[in-house]
Amino acid sequence: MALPQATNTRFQTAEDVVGDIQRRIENGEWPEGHRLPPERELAALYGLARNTVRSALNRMGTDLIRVVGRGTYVKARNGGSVPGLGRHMKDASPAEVMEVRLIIEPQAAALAAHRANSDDLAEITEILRRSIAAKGFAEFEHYDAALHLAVFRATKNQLLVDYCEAINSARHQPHWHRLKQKSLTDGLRSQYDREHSALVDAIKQRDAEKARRLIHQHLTHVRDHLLAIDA
Amino acid sequence: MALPQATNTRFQTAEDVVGDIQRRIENGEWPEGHRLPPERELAALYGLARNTVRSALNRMGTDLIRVVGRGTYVKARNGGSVPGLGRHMKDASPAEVMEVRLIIEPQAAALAAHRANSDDLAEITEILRRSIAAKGFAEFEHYDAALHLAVFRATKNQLLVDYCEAINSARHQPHWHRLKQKSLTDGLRSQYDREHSALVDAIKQRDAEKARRLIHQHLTHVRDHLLAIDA
DNA sequence: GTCTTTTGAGCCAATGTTGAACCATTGACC
DNA sequence: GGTCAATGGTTCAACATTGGCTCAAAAGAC
Repeated sequence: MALPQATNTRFQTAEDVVGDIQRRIENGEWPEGHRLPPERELAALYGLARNTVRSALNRMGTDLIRVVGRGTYVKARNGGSVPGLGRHMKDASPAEVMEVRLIIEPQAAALAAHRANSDDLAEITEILRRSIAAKGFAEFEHYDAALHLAVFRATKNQLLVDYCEAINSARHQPHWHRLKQKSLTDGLRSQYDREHSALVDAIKQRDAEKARRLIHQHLTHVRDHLLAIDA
Repeated sequence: MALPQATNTRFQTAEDVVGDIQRRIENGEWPEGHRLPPERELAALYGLARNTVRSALNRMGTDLIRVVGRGTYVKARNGGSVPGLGRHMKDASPAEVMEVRLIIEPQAAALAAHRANSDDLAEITEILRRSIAAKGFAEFEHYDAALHLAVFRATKNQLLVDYCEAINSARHQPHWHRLKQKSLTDGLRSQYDREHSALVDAIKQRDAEKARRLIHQHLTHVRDHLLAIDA
């Protein structure tokens, strides 16, 4: 994303730099394969000597690939290779993805409230039931994604469905998984359940405006908790 | 066609060029069998040495066919390698695409009004000027797409930029091309010019709400004219 | 006071970019 | 057929960028 690199915090030791770089990798700001700024640039950025930055980079060992004359790259964790659809999502940071979700999903929910037929409503209701009954993190994640997808399907716009699937593919990225796992406490889980239920009710009542508002609220909460962990 | 190509982004390495050429091929700007500009011309276009451009072309290996004395051609690709959002765009109906545009672009314009820096504004202004000065259908189309893309770039959200490129790829589909060509009368062309100008002004004034409203109006007009022809 | 870390500086080696020149092939034109 | 411009193929030396490395002095940490 070509960040302005706002490093307002103070960095004093190599350990600080290791932490900052790991954070940037974890939250997707520097995705796999990304080329880091040159050592000399990083040094200026952190306000430290180049040797200190080098020391930090060296400590990160296998997470980075360093090539003389070319630069330092974030090592691709094996497997990655999500095919096609998620290509863009894969490189996107959680902040970017949530921004796009907040743009699209409220409108999609409003459309769904207008266009959903009884089959759509039945499916959405069933998935909601299962997501509430879900035990454990992985199962909840699965039905959460399925619920949002079912809402998109009810819009009857295949392009929107494709978008939702692309977004869902981001959930399978390692750093996303870590973030969500960290942020999803029991209390939050039940809050999300309530928000999902309210959204489904609004769609059933054909109240597009209410659906729009509720999912916007919901995603705002998701974003805030995700990025709070991030910081 | 000899398009001016509007390479506003900065290219510094062979890797950048590889990415740009792959993008142009993927979004249909350079379809299968298309002849690329000569190496020396590409070099001037990207502002790089011919050797650097050659290095980029060589790295693309089987995607290109290079013949001494004739030129460089896009190789016909058997099978769908590298499917992306663009692939779905191509299969989508104009009605679906316009529905999604009406959802996303107003919000993107509002974001752009908030986040555009002076460089972004200068670029947007320049592209607007060229789009108004454009002679003929193809040139106008080119700058029209470039204008919308420049607005998305100003949001600083790479995911939104990717989305806009996917939309633009739809413009290179023969079906779309025919529709737009039929619908774009001289009167409509000047109306679009006015709407574009008003939008750019709103962004410059940092008036997010106005920008949102104006682009929504604009896209509504585009949709109505497009679908009137379609029907 | 001793030990570790950080600093600043310099030099080296690997890689990429540049600008230029010249060659080989193709196709259009006479 | 001969000529000529256009185009890709090749090579080369100079320069720029970037990580690898060393070393002595300064700054903290215990």
